[in-house]
Amino acid sequence: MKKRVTLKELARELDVSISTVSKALKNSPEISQDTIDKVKAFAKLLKYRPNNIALSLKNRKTKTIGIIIPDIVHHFFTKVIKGVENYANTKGYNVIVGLSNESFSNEVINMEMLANGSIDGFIVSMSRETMQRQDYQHFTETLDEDIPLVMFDRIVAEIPCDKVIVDDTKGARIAVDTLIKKGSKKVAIITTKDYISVGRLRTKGYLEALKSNGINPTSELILKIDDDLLYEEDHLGVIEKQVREMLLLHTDVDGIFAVNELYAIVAMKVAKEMGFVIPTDLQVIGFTDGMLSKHATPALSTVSQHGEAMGAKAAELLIQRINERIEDKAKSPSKTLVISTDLISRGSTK
Amino acid sequence: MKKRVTLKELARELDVSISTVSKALKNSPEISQDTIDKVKAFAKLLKYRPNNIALSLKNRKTKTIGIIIPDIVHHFFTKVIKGVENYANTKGYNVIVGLSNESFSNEVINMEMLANGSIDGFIVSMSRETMQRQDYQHFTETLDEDIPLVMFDRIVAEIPCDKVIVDDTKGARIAVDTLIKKGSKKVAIITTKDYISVGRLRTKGYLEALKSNGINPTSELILKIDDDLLYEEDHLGVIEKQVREMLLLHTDVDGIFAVNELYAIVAMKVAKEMGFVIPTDLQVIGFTDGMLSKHATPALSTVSQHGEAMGAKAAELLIQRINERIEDKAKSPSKTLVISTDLISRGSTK
DNA sequence: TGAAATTACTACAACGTTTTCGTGTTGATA
DNA sequence: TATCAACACGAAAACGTTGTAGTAATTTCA
Repeated sequence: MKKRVTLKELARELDVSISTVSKALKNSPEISQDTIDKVKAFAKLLKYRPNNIALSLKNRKTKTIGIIIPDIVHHFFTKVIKGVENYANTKGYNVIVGLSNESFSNEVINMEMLANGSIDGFIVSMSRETMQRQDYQHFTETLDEDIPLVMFDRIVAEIPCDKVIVDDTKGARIAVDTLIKKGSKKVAIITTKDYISVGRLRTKGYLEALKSNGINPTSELILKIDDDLLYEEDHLGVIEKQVREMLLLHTDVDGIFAVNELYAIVAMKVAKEMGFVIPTDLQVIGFTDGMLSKHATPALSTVSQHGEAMGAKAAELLIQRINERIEDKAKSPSKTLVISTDLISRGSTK
Repeated sequence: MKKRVTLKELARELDVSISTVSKALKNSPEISQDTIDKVKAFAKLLKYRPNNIALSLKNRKTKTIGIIIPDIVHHFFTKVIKGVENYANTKGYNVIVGLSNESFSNEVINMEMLANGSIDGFIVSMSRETMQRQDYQHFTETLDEDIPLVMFDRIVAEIPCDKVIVDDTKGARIAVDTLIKKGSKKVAIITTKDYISVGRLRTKGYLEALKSNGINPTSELILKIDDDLLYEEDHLGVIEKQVREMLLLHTDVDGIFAVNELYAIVAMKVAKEMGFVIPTDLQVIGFTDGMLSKHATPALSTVSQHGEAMGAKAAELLIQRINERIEDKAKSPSKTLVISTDLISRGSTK
């Protein structure tokens, strides 16, 4: 119905040139106060608002950043998005979200769609499939095209870009150490296959904690769940079964550390069904502080990743890079920011 | 480092005009096969990819849609986003997410930021504050500017736009009816204040179900929680307290219907602490099928809203409108799509 | 009083595309 | 041998801005 009003129309109606209108709206000293007032009044009347796309084209920057994540139905990632959004907004940036659904090709397609000038930079957490394939061409290409990129959580060392992570190893170590300090003698871990970097690192932390407490790890207590199953409805049972078998075999397990909240919740559920009393017989600590942890019975002690802080930091780093690029400054070397974790003690530990 | 390669550069290097390059890449019959091949080969070599922003400016459409929601750390909304994203992607659209954080001004600012040509249309679920104020100017302005708008879940009748909702009343009615059919004699409801449309409608369904079963409603069994508290950590206790008081006063309550999953979880928790056995003594049904419901003990029976389907439908409607506008067709009257709910029976009901 | 400086504008190019409308070569036709 | 298509390409405008480089008209100053 109504067409957007442009500078051209304002100019025509006011009988001045387009440049004059543009400058008047920007309070240019080249323009008389009289004209400025007139133009502004008229612009307001017609509800003029500059076309963002034209500006983007002119300035060669879009003031939007793209965030690519494996899954949005996931408390941690949504916290990160929230952090990104909030920080980005304060800097006048918009956020465009791409979902890879844990698929390599989706990730690539999504990034390609956005790398065509739609965004000024990327914030990415890799899909599971990308980690398995170890094919990072789309990232290096992005970097080659001089599009700033910040990776978070699921990162890989060989890509020379800024990164934001939590100290997974340390977080896990503290969690397991706490378990032991609180009396657990035999601590099991429920983790992912090793190609998931965070799973691997958290397992490392588990092993370190055992070692420093003079305990020898037992492979039977290290459950590596195939992460393909995570959050897939039908396969929850598979996890349950594995946990049950472990608990049946080792009835004296009195501590479980799980590398994410779902595993922890499932473990608690199975244990309770088997007659374990939590935290008396068995203490449990998870990773990621989500809704599930908070509302489980008993409430789950977890290692909090501070997703929102991670998002905000990632956005901050990215926007710094973007400005750096615009000002054509010498590039500073890439940073890796480590967000410290917190152990939140709740009912599942003594 | 590397600058994006443009048509102009290809043209210069190949010693032909920009037009020729453009046409060649589009297989225009005006261009000889020879030239087409040459241009394409060279374009591929230099990794030419058209600048989206320039295209947007030219075509006056951005192929991106904006979704404005009150909160992203919320299972339902994240499901909706997922639905929107997936559908939009199949149509070549990108999705830009704006968070209002339940605040009116954030909602307005976000929409204004995007209405400057950045997006082709909006998908919106109102913030709580907007519902309280009943100030819908930003929506009508958007519509006036001929920017398509689709509202979902938290809608308001007086805005003439497409809408996607679930039949809250019916969903609630069926839930409560089920409770009664399964033996509950005295059913309470935990709901929100009335300005939240969905809360009001679900309460209505509750009342209808009671009536059709010949039960007179008791105001003491209708707990209207101030929705400001929802998902605010510190205030969970307040909800608990209210539920506890009600259960103390009416020890013969044997059914609870909650208008969201959090209320339901909290109610279950309190009831269990007070010695109720679920579902034997007390059956519980929630609304919204999220993680919490699935992993509660016992698993919570809920009314599923099919968020992903809602999102997909909203996107479909929106894209239809966008195309309608482009083709300058006569506008069809605005539709309201009702997605039917499903009652998912789990452990919290008999 | 004439040159220089100031004022208040306007024209134009540019950002990267697409598309319409030329236009200069061919080769075929009358 | 004119005439006319057909062919293969180029020039230019347009999308909505901004910023640089003019340019008239007026004012200032020596």
